[in-house]
Amino acid sequence: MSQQMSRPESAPTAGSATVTVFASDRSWIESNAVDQCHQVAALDGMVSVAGMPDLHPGKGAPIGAAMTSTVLYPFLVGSDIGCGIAVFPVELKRVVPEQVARRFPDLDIALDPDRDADDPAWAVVDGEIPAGHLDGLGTVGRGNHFVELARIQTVLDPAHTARLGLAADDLVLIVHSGSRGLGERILRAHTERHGAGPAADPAGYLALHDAAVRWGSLNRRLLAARVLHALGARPTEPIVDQCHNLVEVRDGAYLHRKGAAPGDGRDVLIAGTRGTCSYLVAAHAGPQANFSVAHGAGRKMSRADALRRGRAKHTVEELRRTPVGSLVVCGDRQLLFEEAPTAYKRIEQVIADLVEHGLATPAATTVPLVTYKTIDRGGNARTASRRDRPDHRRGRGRS
DNA sequence: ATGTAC
Repeated sequence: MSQQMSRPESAPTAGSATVTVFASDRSWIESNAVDQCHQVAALDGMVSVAGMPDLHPGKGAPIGAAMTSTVLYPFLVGSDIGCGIAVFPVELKRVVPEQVARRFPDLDIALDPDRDADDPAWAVVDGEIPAGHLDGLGTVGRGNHFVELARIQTVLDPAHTARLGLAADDLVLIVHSGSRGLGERILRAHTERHGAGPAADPAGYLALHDAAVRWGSLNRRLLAARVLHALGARPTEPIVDQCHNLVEVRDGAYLHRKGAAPGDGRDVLIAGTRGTCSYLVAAHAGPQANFSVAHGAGRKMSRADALRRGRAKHTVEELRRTPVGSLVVCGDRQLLFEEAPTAYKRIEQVIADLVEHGLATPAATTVPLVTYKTIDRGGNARTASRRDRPDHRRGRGRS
């Protein structure tokens, strides 16, 4: 299938918004996702839609897109307002992945100000909890969210990596999480009255949105503090923390980012998968790309497809012990299949596309050691039971 | 991605 890439093309449906997809023809982009970009381009007030190389279809709006409009559309940011990826230095001498996997705290259990009053993670809170929202504080969530202990593998730009305070073999903690129930509540309040329509009160929406963005960033710092403390390391400040679901007012317009990281002179961690490397990049995207870069490898398969195909292709053991030798802590088998590395595009191609279009310069790669998704009470090293095997299916699947 | 309904 031929795709028009990296050259602005007018939306054929209506309006004057440009649609540009920053991907080479070597990158697989689902046509549904490009269709969604054109649907967005046809919205009232839309000025330009930039698709990133990790572009894939979302619920109503594309994921991996930066969309500039004179009108503020909450659905273009989605429910996980403030979702982002932060990177924390880890000051540990040496780590044994099996031990680390066992020491992760249960990140589905929220920090409770009363019950967990003595938890040292609270030290990262300076001032009020945004929106006074305590539900789910310090929890990682589901879907593509994770907390990962990783190692700097290949230094591609030594000077830039050094400016980040990093060198080859250093340990980092990568946290991908968002605003949990808070952002969901904010979008729902809008959607109940206005559906996919514009914000009736943009300033009002932005005030709530900004609180969710701050909450998401605080949540990532709390997650890092919980994990670092459990591993016997000092809590640290993030060296990178970019939010990829948000809207910002820029040059008098609304720049919506959905699965697209701010790429105007910032350092961004572009996540690979739970079994491949990630990339720390210096991003330098200009107006054509709506000042944005990709946020990850991008899904290649829907969750339903990944589950169906993954069960035929992978054992639970190989998803828990990945090709790069890392461990995945995930007590939820369905999630393990949905998040299989083979369900994602190749991160190397995503990065190559960004480089080719002058949007980013890679500084270093990180290789996962232990990725935490959700608690595994059975223990990560345990051998798979009969029902873990792909040929032993229970009941009838939905898809 | 989410809390909640099925």
